[in-house]
Amino acid sequence: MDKLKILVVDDESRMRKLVKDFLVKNNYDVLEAEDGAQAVDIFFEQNDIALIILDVMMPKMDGWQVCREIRAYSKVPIIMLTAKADEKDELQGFELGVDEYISKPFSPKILVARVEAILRRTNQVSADDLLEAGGIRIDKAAHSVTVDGQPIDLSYKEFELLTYFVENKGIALSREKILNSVWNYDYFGDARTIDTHVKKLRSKMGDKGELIKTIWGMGYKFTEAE
Amino acid sequence: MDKLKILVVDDESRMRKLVKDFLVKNNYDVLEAEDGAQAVDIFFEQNDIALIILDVMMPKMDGWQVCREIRAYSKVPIIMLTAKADEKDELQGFELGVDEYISKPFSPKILVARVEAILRRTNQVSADDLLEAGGIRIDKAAHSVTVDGQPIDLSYKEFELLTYFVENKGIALSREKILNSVWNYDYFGDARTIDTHVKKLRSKMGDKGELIKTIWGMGYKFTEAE
DNA sequence: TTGTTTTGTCACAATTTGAACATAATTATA
DNA sequence: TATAATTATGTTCAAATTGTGACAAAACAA
Repeated sequence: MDKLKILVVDDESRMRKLVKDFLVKNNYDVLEAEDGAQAVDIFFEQNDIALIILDVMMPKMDGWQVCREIRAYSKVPIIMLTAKADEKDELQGFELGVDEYISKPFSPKILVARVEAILRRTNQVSADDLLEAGGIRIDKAAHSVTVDGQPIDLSYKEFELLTYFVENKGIALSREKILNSVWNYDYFGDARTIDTHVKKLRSKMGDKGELIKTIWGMGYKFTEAE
Repeated sequence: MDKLKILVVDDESRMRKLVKDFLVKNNYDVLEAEDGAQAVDIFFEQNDIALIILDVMMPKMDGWQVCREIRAYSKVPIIMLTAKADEKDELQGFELGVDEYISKPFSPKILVARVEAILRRTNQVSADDLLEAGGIRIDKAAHSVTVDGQPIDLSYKEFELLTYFVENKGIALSREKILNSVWNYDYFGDARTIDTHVKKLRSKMGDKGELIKTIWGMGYKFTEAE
């Protein structure tokens, strides 16, 4: 599975390195920019930046300006770093669409926690169509699935079905619902077909096959745990 | 569009009033709770709370506990208020699924800005079909039931029956009514069948089985408490 | 075309459930 | 208290539902 890309923008290389090191440890791909112009360039060159960490105080183009330029075209999550917690700044930031606001000095742990929180929240809207639940990772764009890091081969229908399950994790799904969503509306075949596909999915998923629960008299349910 | 409901939980009434006033000015509907237990009660009674603002320091049940209990069943956005910016607290909060973290003293403007930011992000909050009464929680979407937090396995009919009871809590239900609602109306079997299902339900519910009262010569009644 | 993979159908086995019934326990009432 | 009415409980068995393997049909690739 590809790592999520985070763009770190700060004029101080020491700060960039600090942030980068922590993010890399946490399995992110980190790109650096040392000023606003470069940040904007990189962001639009790469089109799969998952999140931007942006210092407010920078020469040439400051953080607000960068934010404005990017917000004009993208809803990518932005975290602002500022020297001191100044309320006015913070308000301005929210108006510009800043997602989070962290004042220096901050602990890297806090930073990583917030990054994760934001990425979790914007999961559905993130550029990459990534789904994760209970060790199952689905990349809708790549049409690939891994179970506990191990890639598994799924047919088209199996992939669709699993995706539907994971997108509706924790929800009991009747066979009728499944047919209407995963199969076309004009499909009037046997609902038991689902059973067969569930069987195959379960076997291909190994241990994790048990995450697809049978709801007797009703249908199926994907659960994240147990 | 109705106003969005925000639940404010704080033991200090002055603080509640302060927050409430600002939110009301910004066109929110505000509910108040003065302790954790009350907060949880209100949250599960109302099933359309859009966001919760939660003080960490409270007598009886503290903010973390409230957060945990609510997170077990809902992804409603939660903002935590804390007296001082303590890093450990903050980390714990993110792990628990706290969406935002504001340290006192804060300006009401900041609070409102963050509330708006979160609500914008979590636009599509899916209201799960949650029912609660006397420690019994029913998630109709997930087709699952917990008793005092412990999940229990129910068969299809048992689930239907319990749901019917809880939806009609406090109301005496004749066997005839129960048959007509939980069974199909074309069912003309033995009404004693209900007894068998009630028996099973009671035993699976443990102590809480006593919440299903027998109304002699008439039928059954589910009561929230003794 | 042929051969391979995917998808859908079917039959039968395995499992779960629901209803019925007999009997014990409880409650109401004479 | 004795008796009848009603409910609780344990057990059994048939029916409904799901799991599984085999195989046909369809889609796809070489």
